[in-house]
Amino acid sequence: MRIATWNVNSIRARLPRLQEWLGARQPDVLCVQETKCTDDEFPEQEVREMGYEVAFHGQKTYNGVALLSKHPISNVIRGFPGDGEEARFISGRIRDVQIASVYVINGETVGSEKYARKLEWLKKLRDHLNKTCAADVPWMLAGDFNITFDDRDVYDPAKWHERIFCTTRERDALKAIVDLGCRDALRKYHHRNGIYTWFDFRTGGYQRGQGLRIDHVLVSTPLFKALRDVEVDLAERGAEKPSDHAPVIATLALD
DNA sequence: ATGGTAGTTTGACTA
Repeated sequence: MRIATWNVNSIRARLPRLQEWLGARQPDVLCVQETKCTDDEFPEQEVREMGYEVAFHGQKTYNGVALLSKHPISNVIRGFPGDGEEARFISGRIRDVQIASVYVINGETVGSEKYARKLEWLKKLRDHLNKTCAADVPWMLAGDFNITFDDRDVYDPAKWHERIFCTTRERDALKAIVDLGCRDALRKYHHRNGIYTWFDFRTGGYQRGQGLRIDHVLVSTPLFKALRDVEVDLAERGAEKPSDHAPVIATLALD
């Protein structure tokens, strides 16, 4: 089973790219972030026509998350207590794995009100996972965490030292989630620096090779041994009218 | 140096 995550930066603006990408890559599951539409505006028909079941949790203009799956989705959870009523979390059970699509608050700048909210939100997410992740059900978190794990995920660590996405407090909050009992899937296979999932439009980051790895697939410990491969689809980031994020695809060997 | 682009929405916000 192949599970992907992709911050599409508006599912309506990205629909042509999404259709082409799903057709070409055919993942079993796609966790989507930044759909940027209310549930009644979600292009549900178009997604179903690609052969996918869908569960979404959206709002006007900002945020919005969804699960696309070739297999049935059950036990759907939209949001969690203390999430600030923003549409940033949805999870569902697919082939006996509870899979979440997560869009962590950006945080703007260190010390801002949004930065404080980001850290609070991450605590609430941890609380939610601690309560809902049953020991006997394998689980995964996939999404845009807006946090780098370490300086290998940063194109210029000196420039980004203790800046947003790279602060010790953000990284500790991410580690606290990992400590619930999961692992960073990509690092099972790839240990080098320079693997990025996001490139800033404004600075022409992609063309300059200046990116960050802030999109992650976290796999619960019992499921980690079933992991077979993880890849970042950089070609998609280089396409016409791309999102600013590249998709990440994880392959699992389930029974 | 506080820029630069993109999306939503049509002025200003979020990223």
